[in-house]
Amino acid sequence: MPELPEVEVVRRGLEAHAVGRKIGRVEVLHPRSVRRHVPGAADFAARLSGAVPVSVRRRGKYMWLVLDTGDLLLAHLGMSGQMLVQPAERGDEKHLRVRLPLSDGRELRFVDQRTFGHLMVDTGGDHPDVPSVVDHIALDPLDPAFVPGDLVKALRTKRTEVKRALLDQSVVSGVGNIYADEALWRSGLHWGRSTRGLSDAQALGLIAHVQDVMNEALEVGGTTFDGLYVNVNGESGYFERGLNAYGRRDEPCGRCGAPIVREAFMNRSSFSCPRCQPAPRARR
DNA sequence: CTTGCCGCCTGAGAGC
DNA sequence: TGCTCTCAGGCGGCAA
Repeated sequence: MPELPEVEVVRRGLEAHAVGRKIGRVEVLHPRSVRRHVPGAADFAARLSGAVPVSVRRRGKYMWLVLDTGDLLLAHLGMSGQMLVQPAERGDEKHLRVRLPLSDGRELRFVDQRTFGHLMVDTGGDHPDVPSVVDHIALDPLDPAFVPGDLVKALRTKRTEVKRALLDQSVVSGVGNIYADEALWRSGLHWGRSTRGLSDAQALGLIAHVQDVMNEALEVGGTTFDGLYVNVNGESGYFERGLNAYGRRDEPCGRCGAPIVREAFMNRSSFSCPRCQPAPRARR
């Protein structure tokens, strides 16, 4: 599934292949994919027709095209979303949801099997180039403006478990279940540790590990971009090799050899090493 | 105000 | 073989 590094790969692909191409007559093939565009699918299509993307930006797992009309085309891939640039004559994908013809004879296609993702046209909120619905999303750890000390302070204000805080997009954005587990494994911290119980060194170390694992994933994720189309496939490359905890239930910890355990958390899975990441004595 | 849980979706894979 | 069940999980919305 697409995570921050995969979204960044897509952003770069759109920058290379969508910027400067005028958008033609947009077709919404599944209304759920534009459900957050409150005025409806017809308005969505009308506002994009004739617009030209001038840049592509990203915060966390949200990305958006800045259009010459002043509008912003926001995309979130959810669990299974893809943004493809395909020749117009190529057959439709099974789960094609939105078609955006481009002036160079190709099409920007939003493909999304499970429809957790969405597209919408928005305008700037606090900043003219940042969609208003993204205003509440915190900076991500790869943003040049990201300050680790600020995140330490934000963690301090939370009264919850450290993994829950990492997954809270209003605290820090772009961290999903996989990178949270990986950063916690590298830090030797159990997901259930209290945010308030962490020392400054532990919190700063955790943040550095989040940055490291995302940067390493981004390097590998670069291979998912292929030639003339934007290939979004979060399951390729990095997932095969780089993971130390996520999905490795019963496999030996790469540090100490103890079997990785899977625990239910927030209706999903958390993977950790029971020896390197001891559970807190009393959960609160 | 805060924290925490539910439901939305489809397909893969396991079990019977 | 074909059915049912479980799992994957980001995030808006809402309950406590």
